[in-house]
Amino acid sequence: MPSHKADIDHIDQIFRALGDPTRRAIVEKLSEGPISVSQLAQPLNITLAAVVQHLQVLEESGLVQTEKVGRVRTCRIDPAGLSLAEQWMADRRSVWERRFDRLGDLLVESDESE
Amino acid sequence: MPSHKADIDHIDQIFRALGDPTRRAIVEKLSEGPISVSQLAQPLNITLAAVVQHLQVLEESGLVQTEKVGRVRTCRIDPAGLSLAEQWMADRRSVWERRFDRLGDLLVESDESE
DNA sequence: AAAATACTTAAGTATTCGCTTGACAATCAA
DNA sequence: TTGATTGTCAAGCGAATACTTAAGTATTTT
Repeated sequence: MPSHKADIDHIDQIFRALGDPTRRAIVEKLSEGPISVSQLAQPLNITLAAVVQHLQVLEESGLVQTEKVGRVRTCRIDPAGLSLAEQWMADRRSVWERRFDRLGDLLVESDESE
Repeated sequence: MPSHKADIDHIDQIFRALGDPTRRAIVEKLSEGPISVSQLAQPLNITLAAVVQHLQVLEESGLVQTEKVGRVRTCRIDPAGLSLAEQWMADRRSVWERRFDRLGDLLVESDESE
Protein backbone atom coordinates (compact mmCIF):
# COMPACT_ATOMS: atom_id res chain seq x y z
CA MET A 1 0.00 0.00 0.00
CA PRO A 2 1.91 3.01 -1.25
CA SER A 3 1.88 6.68 -0.25
CA HIS A 4 1.22 6.95 3.50
CA LYS A 5 0.08 10.19 5.09
CA ALA A 6 3.57 10.69 6.45
CA ASP A 7 5.01 10.34 2.97
CA ILE A 8 2.60 12.90 1.55
CA ASP A 9 3.62 15.27 4.30
CA HIS A 10 7.25 14.62 3.49
CA ILE A 11 6.71 15.27 -0.23
CA ASP A 12 4.97 18.45 0.82
CA GLN A 13 7.99 19.67 2.75
CA ILE A 14 10.40 18.71 0.00
CA PHE A 15 8.57 20.57 -2.75
CA ARG A 16 8.01 23.55 -0.51
CA ALA A 17 11.73 23.61 0.25
CA LEU A 18 12.70 23.39 -3.41
CA GLY A 19 10.22 26.14 -4.30
CA ASP A 20 12.65 28.82 -3.16
CA PRO A 21 15.49 29.70 -5.56
CA THR A 22 17.97 30.43 -2.79
CA ARG A 23 17.36 27.03 -1.26
CA ARG A 24 17.84 25.41 -4.65
CA ALA A 25 21.12 27.28 -4.97
CA ILE A 26 22.13 25.79 -1.61
CA VAL A 27 21.23 22.29 -2.77
CA GLU A 28 23.14 22.92 -5.98
CA LYS A 29 26.22 24.01 -4.06
CA LEU A 30 25.96 21.08 -1.67
CA SER A 31 25.79 18.66 -4.58
CA GLU A 32 29.48 19.50 -5.14
CA GLY A 33 30.30 18.27 -1.67
CA PRO A 34 29.76 19.00 2.04
CA ILE A 35 30.67 22.49 3.27
CA SER A 36 30.18 24.69 6.32
CA VAL A 37 27.41 27.23 6.85
CA SER A 38 29.61 30.26 6.25
CA GLN A 39 31.15 28.76 3.13
CA LEU A 40 27.59 28.24 1.96
CA ALA A 41 26.68 31.83 2.77
CA GLN A 42 29.67 33.40 1.03
CA PRO A 43 28.47 33.27 -2.63
CA LEU A 44 24.86 34.11 -1.70
CA ASN A 45 24.15 37.77 -1.10
CA ILE A 46 22.30 37.34 2.16
CA THR A 47 23.21 37.31 5.84
CA LEU A 48 24.38 34.22 7.64
CA ALA A 49 21.21 34.26 9.72
CA ALA A 50 19.11 33.96 6.56
CA VAL A 51 21.18 31.00 5.39
CA VAL A 52 20.67 29.28 8.73
CA GLN A 53 16.92 29.73 8.35
CA HIS A 54 17.01 28.18 4.89
CA LEU A 55 19.06 25.30 6.22
CA GLN A 56 16.45 24.63 8.87
CA VAL A 57 13.79 24.28 6.18
CA LEU A 58 16.05 22.05 4.10
CA GLU A 59 16.94 19.87 7.06
CA GLU A 60 13.33 19.45 8.19
CA SER A 61 12.44 18.43 4.65
CA GLY A 62 15.12 15.74 4.73
CA LEU A 63 16.95 17.14 1.71
CA VAL A 64 19.99 18.12 3.75
CA GLN A 65 21.77 16.70 6.76
CA THR A 66 24.02 18.70 9.03
CA GLU A 67 26.44 17.86 11.78
CA LYS A 68 28.17 20.21 14.16
CA VAL A 69 31.68 19.49 15.30
CA GLY A 70 33.38 22.13 17.38
CA ARG A 71 31.96 25.46 16.28
CA VAL A 72 31.47 24.63 12.63
CA ARG A 73 28.37 22.97 11.23
CA THR A 74 28.97 20.89 8.12
CA CYS A 75 26.12 20.44 5.65
CA ARG A 76 25.63 17.68 3.12
CA ILE A 77 22.93 16.52 0.73
CA ASP A 78 20.70 13.57 1.54
CA PRO A 79 20.03 12.15 -1.93
CA ALA A 80 17.04 10.14 -0.68
CA GLY A 81 15.01 13.35 -0.41
CA LEU A 82 15.73 14.28 -4.00
CA SER A 83 14.86 10.86 -5.33
CA LEU A 84 11.55 10.94 -3.46
CA ALA A 85 10.53 14.10 -5.29
CA GLU A 86 11.90 12.67 -8.52
CA GLN A 87 9.69 9.64 -8.01
CA TRP A 88 6.59 11.76 -7.49
CA MET A 89 7.09 13.46 -10.84
CA ALA A 90 7.99 10.24 -12.62
CA ASP A 91 4.79 8.69 -11.28
CA ARG A 92 2.59 11.53 -12.59
CA ARG A 93 4.27 11.30 -15.96
CA SER A 94 3.90 7.54 -16.17
CA VAL A 95 0.19 7.67 -15.35
CA TRP A 96 -0.16 10.26 -18.08
CA GLU A 97 1.81 8.25 -20.60
CA ARG A 98 -0.04 5.03 -19.79
CA ARG A 99 -3.18 6.93 -20.70
CA PHE A 100 -1.86 7.37 -24.21
CA ASP A 101 -1.33 3.64 -24.51
CA ARG A 102 -4.92 2.96 -23.48
CA LEU A 103 -6.11 5.64 -25.88
CA GLY A 104 -4.25 3.80 -28.63
CA ASP A 105 -6.02 0.59 -27.70
CA LEU A 106 -9.40 2.30 -27.81
CA LEU A 107 -8.72 3.75 -31.22
CA VAL A 108 -7.78 0.34 -32.54
CA GLU A 109 -10.51 -1.72 -30.89
CA SER A 110 -13.07 1.10 -31.01
CA ASP A 111 -15.67 -0.50 -28.67
CA GLU A 112 -16.09 -1.98 -25.18
CA SER A 113 -16.57 1.05 -22.94
CA GLU A 114 -15.18 1.52 -19.35
CA MET B 1 26.64 24.02 -23.55
CA PRO B 2 23.83 23.13 -21.17
CA SER B 3 21.60 25.22 -18.93
CA HIS B 4 20.86 28.58 -20.60
CA LYS B 5 19.53 31.53 -18.65
CA ALA B 6 16.08 30.86 -20.09
CA ASP B 7 16.21 27.27 -18.81
CA ILE B 8 17.15 28.40 -15.33
CA ASP B 9 14.23 30.78 -15.37
CA HIS B 10 12.01 27.96 -16.56
CA ILE B 11 13.21 25.64 -13.79
CA ASP B 12 12.52 28.47 -11.39
CA GLN B 13 8.90 28.72 -12.49
CA ILE B 14 8.39 24.96 -12.44
CA PHE B 15 9.66 24.49 -8.90
CA ARG B 16 7.77 27.54 -7.70
CA ALA B 17 4.60 26.11 -9.25
CA LEU B 18 5.09 22.69 -7.65
CA GLY B 19 5.81 24.30 -4.28
CA ASP B 20 2.11 24.76 -3.63
CA PRO B 21 0.13 21.66 -2.51
CA THR B 22 -3.05 22.72 -4.29
CA ARG B 23 -1.18 23.07 -7.56
CA ARG B 24 0.38 19.64 -7.04
CA ALA B 25 -3.12 18.28 -6.47
CA ILE B 26 -4.12 19.80 -9.80
CA VAL B 27 -1.17 18.19 -11.55
CA GLU B 28 -2.01 14.92 -9.85
CA LYS B 29 -5.60 15.11 -11.07
CA LEU B 30 -4.54 16.07 -14.58
CA SER B 31 -2.21 13.09 -14.74
CA GLU B 32 -5.36 10.96 -14.93
CA GLY B 33 -6.42 12.78 -18.07
CA PRO B 34 -7.52 16.16 -19.42
CA ILE B 35 -10.52 17.82 -17.76
CA SER B 36 -12.25 21.19 -17.63
CA VAL B 37 -11.63 23.98 -15.12
CA SER B 38 -14.83 23.38 -13.13
CA GLN B 39 -14.26 19.63 -13.03
CA LEU B 40 -10.83 20.46 -11.67
CA ALA B 41 -12.31 22.82 -9.08
CA GLN B 42 -14.98 20.41 -7.83
CA PRO B 43 -12.87 18.19 -5.49
CA LEU B 44 -10.79 21.15 -4.26
CA ASN B 45 -12.43 23.26 -1.59
CA ILE B 46 -11.72 26.61 -3.18
CA THR B 47 -13.52 28.93 -5.58
CA LEU B 48 -13.30 28.61 -9.31
CA ALA B 49 -11.46 31.93 -9.46
CA ALA B 50 -8.70 30.53 -7.24
CA VAL B 51 -8.35 27.49 -9.47
CA VAL B 52 -8.02 29.74 -12.51
CA GLN B 53 -5.22 31.61 -10.76
CA HIS B 54 -3.39 28.37 -10.03
CA LEU B 55 -3.86 27.31 -13.63
CA GLN B 56 -2.24 30.53 -14.79
CA VAL B 57 0.84 29.78 -12.72
CA LEU B 58 0.93 26.19 -13.96
CA GLU B 59 0.52 27.23 -17.58
CA GLU B 60 3.23 29.91 -17.37
CA SER B 61 5.55 27.31 -15.90
CA GLY B 62 4.90 25.01 -18.84
CA LEU B 63 3.62 22.19 -16.66
CA VAL B 64 0.09 22.45 -18.01
CA GLN B 65 -1.45 23.31 -21.35
CA THR B 66 -5.00 24.52 -21.81
CA GLU B 67 -7.29 25.05 -24.76
CA LYS B 68 -10.64 26.73 -24.81
CA VAL B 69 -13.39 25.50 -27.09
CA GLY B 70 -16.82 27.04 -26.73
CA ARG B 71 -17.15 28.10 -23.12
CA VAL B 72 -15.16 25.27 -21.58
CA ARG B 73 -11.39 25.32 -21.15
CA THR B 74 -9.77 21.90 -21.17
CA CYS B 75 -6.55 21.40 -19.24
CA ARG B 76 -3.90 18.76 -19.76
CA ILE B 77 -0.41 18.00 -18.47
CA ASP B 78 2.69 18.81 -20.47
CA PRO B 79 5.05 16.02 -19.41
CA ALA B 80 8.08 17.93 -20.73
CA GLY B 81 7.85 20.32 -17.79
CA LEU B 82 7.89 17.51 -15.27
CA SER B 83 10.83 15.79 -16.89
CA LEU B 84 12.80 19.03 -16.85
CA ALA B 85 12.43 19.27 -13.08
CA GLU B 86 13.15 15.56 -12.79
CA GLN B 87 16.37 16.13 -14.70
CA TRP B 88 17.45 18.93 -12.41
CA MET B 89 17.17 16.69 -9.37
CA ALA B 90 18.76 13.72 -11.09
CA ASP B 91 21.70 15.96 -12.04
CA ARG B 92 22.25 17.15 -8.45
CA ARG B 93 22.11 13.57 -7.23
CA SER B 94 24.51 12.31 -9.86
CA VAL B 95 27.09 14.99 -9.08
CA TRP B 96 26.83 13.98 -5.46
CA GLU B 97 27.11 10.27 -6.17
CA ARG B 98 30.03 10.76 -8.54
CA ARG B 99 31.77 12.41 -5.59
CA PHE B 100 31.47 9.18 -3.65
CA ASP B 101 33.11 7.31 -6.49
CA ARG B 102 36.05 9.69 -6.48
CA LEU B 103 36.25 9.43 -2.71
CA GLY B 104 36.45 5.66 -3.11
CA ASP B 105 39.31 6.05 -5.55
CA LEU B 106 41.16 8.27 -3.12
CA LEU B 107 40.73 5.83 -0.28
CA VAL B 108 42.06 2.99 -2.40
CA GLU B 109 44.94 4.78 -4.06
CA SER B 110 45.56 7.01 -1.06
CA ASP B 111 47.94 9.40 -2.86
CA GLU B 112 48.16 11.64 -5.92
CA SER B 113 46.29 14.74 -4.80
CA GLU B 114 44.50 17.20 -7.10
C1' DA C 1 42.48 36.18 29.62
C1' DA C 2 41.15 38.57 25.60
C1' DA C 3 39.82 38.56 20.94
C1' DA C 4 38.21 36.45 17.02
C1' DT C 5 35.44 32.93 14.73
C1' DA C 6 31.27 30.41 13.66
C1' DC C 7 27.15 30.08 14.43
C1' DT C 8 22.30 30.76 17.03
C1' DT C 9 18.10 32.97 18.41
C1' DA C 10 14.54 36.43 18.65
C1' DA C 11 12.12 40.24 17.04
C1' DG C 12 10.60 43.16 13.50
C1' DT C 13 9.49 44.40 8.64
C1' DA C 14 8.26 44.54 3.86
C1' DT C 15 6.71 41.77 0.31
C1' DT C 16 4.52 37.91 -1.70
C1' DC C 17 0.87 34.54 -1.81
C1' DG C 18 -3.43 32.11 -1.76
C1' DC C 19 -7.79 33.10 -1.44
C1' DT C 20 -12.43 35.47 -1.60
C1' DT C 21 -15.85 38.56 -3.30
C1' DG C 22 -18.22 40.70 -6.83
C1' DA C 23 -18.95 42.37 -11.31
C1' DC C 24 -18.55 41.00 -16.05
C1' DA C 25 -18.25 38.31 -20.78
C1' DA C 26 -19.25 34.59 -23.65
C1' DT C 27 -21.59 30.47 -24.93
C1' DC C 28 -25.21 27.14 -24.83
C1' DA C 29 -30.11 25.48 -23.64
C1' DA C 30 -35.30 26.20 -23.24
C1' DT D 1 -35.10 36.04 -25.62
C1' DT D 2 -34.41 34.53 -21.24
C1' DG D 3 -31.80 31.98 -18.22
C1' DA D 4 -28.28 28.92 -16.86
C1' DT D 5 -23.45 27.39 -17.45
C1' DT D 6 -18.53 28.27 -17.68
C1' DG D 7 -15.11 30.95 -17.25
C1' DT D 8 -12.49 35.81 -16.63
C1' DC D 9 -10.89 39.99 -14.37
C1' DA D 10 -9.87 43.26 -10.63
C1' DA D 11 -9.58 44.63 -6.03
C1' DG D 12 -8.62 43.63 -1.48
C1' DC D 13 -7.49 41.00 2.75
C1' DG D 14 -5.06 38.09 6.10
C1' DA D 15 -1.41 34.97 6.65
C1' DA D 16 2.94 33.23 5.38
C1' DT D 17 7.60 34.13 3.81
C1' DA D 18 12.32 35.82 3.19
C1' DC D 19 14.95 38.87 4.89
C1' DT D 20 17.50 42.11 8.33
C1' DT D 21 19.31 43.67 12.67
C1' DA D 22 20.91 42.95 17.08
C1' DA D 23 22.14 40.49 20.99
C1' DG D 24 23.80 36.17 22.62
C1' DT D 25 26.52 31.41 23.01
C1' DA D 26 30.13 28.23 22.30
C1' DT D 27 34.65 27.27 20.59
C1' DT D 28 39.17 28.18 18.96
C1' DT D 29 43.23 31.28 18.58
C1' DT D 30 46.63 34.43 20.36
